[in-house]
Amino acid sequence: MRSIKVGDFDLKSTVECGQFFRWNLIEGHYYINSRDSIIKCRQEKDELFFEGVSEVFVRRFFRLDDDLKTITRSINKDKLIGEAIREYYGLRLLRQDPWECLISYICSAAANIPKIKMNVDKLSEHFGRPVSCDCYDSHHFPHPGRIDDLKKISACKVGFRAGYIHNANKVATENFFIKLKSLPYAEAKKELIKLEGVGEKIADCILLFSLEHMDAFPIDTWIRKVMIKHYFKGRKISDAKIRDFAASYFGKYAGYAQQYLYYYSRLNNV
DNA sequence: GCCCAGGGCTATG
DNA sequence: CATAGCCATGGG
Repeated sequence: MRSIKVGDFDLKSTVECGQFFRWNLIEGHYYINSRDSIIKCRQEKDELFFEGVSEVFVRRFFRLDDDLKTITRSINKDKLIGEAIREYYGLRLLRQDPWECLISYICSAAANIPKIKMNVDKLSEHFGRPVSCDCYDSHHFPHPGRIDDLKKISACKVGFRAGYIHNANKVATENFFIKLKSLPYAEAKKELIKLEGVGEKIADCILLFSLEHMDAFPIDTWIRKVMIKHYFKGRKISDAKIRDFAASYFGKYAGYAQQYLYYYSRLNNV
């Protein structure tokens, strides 16, 4: 197993904070599926051990190119976010595959994390190639265009999202993503929302977790609750106002703030 | 703005 | 153990 020195990085919170679904912790190692890759890895202090992929892949996937000191300093505006950063310092956004991210977050609509994980695993089992790493057997995530059988999609227990996935599989080609990557935030978001099953929240997740838009601020029920309670004195307020506030308050790394607040509020009941 | 979608989760019987 | 009610997001 190879290793690299990593500063300002915490593998556990990065993997487990809820941004990503295809991972398993087995005997102290994380097995992480992303598209056609499996990363087996573990962290000891400032050393990250890994195998299955190149060092370049590891650095890209875990966003080790982000200057986390600068980012956290820029979003550390108050006691609440300060505590979240202190508690989970080293949590980084992941650089996910946009196609896999899109399908995963279509599954996330009105669901919970265990269910989303089950859906994405089943889609991989039904449409992706089998692959093994040590004793860990899994399936690659199917390529765009391959999730093409509505009955089989339904067998993955995705419920009313089956049609959305089937449709996304037709529309979201590799070229679709090449074009998306060239667009600024607002335009990319508009294109994503044209897809059935993709509203503002899911579009923001895809933009933040796979398309480099670190100012995206996805608002789900947990974030809404914590934002209203701590920044709006408990008053009811629209998601648009919360987004505007987050953009001006946290700045261009608002998405990082969102992830710290999300994980912190879910685990600490704030 | 209200209801519905399908299935996993949680509390209760 | 079985069952009912809850959850969370987008579409109509």
